[in-house]
Amino acid sequence: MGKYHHGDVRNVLLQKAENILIDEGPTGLSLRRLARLTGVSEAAPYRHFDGKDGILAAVAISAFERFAQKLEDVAARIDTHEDRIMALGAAYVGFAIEHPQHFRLIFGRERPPLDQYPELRDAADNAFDVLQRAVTSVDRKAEMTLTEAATAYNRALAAWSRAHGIAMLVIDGMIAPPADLPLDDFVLGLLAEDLNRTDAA
Amino acid sequence: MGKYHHGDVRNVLLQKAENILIDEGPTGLSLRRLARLTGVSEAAPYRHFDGKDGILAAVAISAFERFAQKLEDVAARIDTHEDRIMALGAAYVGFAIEHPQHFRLIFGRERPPLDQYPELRDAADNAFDVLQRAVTSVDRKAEMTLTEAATAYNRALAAWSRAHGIAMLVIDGMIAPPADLPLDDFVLGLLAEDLNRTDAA
DNA sequence: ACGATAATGTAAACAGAGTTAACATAAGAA
DNA sequence: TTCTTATGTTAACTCTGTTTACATTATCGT
Repeated sequence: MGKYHHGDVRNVLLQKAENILIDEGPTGLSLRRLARLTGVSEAAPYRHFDGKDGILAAVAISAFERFAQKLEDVAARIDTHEDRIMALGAAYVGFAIEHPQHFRLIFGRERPPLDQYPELRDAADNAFDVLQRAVTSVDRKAEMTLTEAATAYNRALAAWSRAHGIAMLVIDGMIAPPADLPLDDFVLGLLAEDLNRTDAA
Repeated sequence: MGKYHHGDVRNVLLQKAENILIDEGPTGLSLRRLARLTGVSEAAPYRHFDGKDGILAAVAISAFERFAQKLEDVAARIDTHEDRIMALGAAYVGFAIEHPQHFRLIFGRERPPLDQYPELRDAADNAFDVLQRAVTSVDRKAEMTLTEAATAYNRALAAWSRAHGIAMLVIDGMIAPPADLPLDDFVLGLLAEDLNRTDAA
């Protein structure tokens, strides 16, 4: 009589997996433990996911979606190109700090190979498209010269790598945002800092 | 008769471990495989290292040392403060690209906990000291005002996070340095890019 | 030289992981 | 109903990290 089929195992597994992931990371997530914790046999997860990578891929997909969503939201309500780049950088770092494990899962080496999970690849592509679109949607793109376009691209790269570096160092505890300053201000300051400025006051 | 003691197992293990690490990463390194590969019993490594973390720590220490050495060399032969920051950034990224696995081991989550391996902590502290010294050894430090000092600090943070972001994104294959440009030029350009510039040509 | 002691090696075991195969049961379609 | 598919279970296989008990060798004080 034991309820052989108990409804929506897939979602429960996914939910619990995400929780474990959040406070222990991918290495701490064990399929067997997850199964026991869900009250299901240790082989059951394999009926719903393509092994461990399958579960990680599923979580990564939703992480990518939330990430893209946040970036899109921010980009949508900023008018000028320069401000948009800055705001995206801040949002990027903000996401990393709010959801460090998701951020790591998205960018780190534990992420399942994109070419084995088409939906994961799509989610990733979409997220980066959002970034790229927001960054290259200059206000008057048609009238840009080639060198202007190149500059815009460089700027996008610079902004991205800066945000990424800040995010990484912060979530790895290598640098700590000052407590007496809103996080966004800290990030915006770092993004905008001009290494060339001679500082002739 | 069977040569029970065959000399310097520790170094052989370390060497082979580093090789494996270089092309498979920390997850690909298995103590048992390492032992078999070295022609020694599967428990032997535990006589020379504090388990897997012990081996990773040992490799990480030498990685930190090489990293610090490279940074020191670069910093030593650059005169002005601004140039030094730039050159350090380029060297930072250069190291990451030349030794991606070492770089990841140094900064990533697979790194053994510093508080369990004092020598590792020392190596890490030393590397970051080198960075910090090189970056804060302004040419005329004594005459700096407080706000100037704060600016210098911000600049150091900005440079560090930029270099780190570029390094990460490149070794993770998210961005590819252009083939028609020396790597250093690419990095220097990204480091120096000013996001505020209005680009009124 | 000798004997105690530390260092280094071994085999064997334990627990836990990922994964698969063989089998059982429930749900749904024909 | 009956056939098929989806879902679940148990039991195995292989691999991992690690520890324990034991064996051998090197080293050092005497």
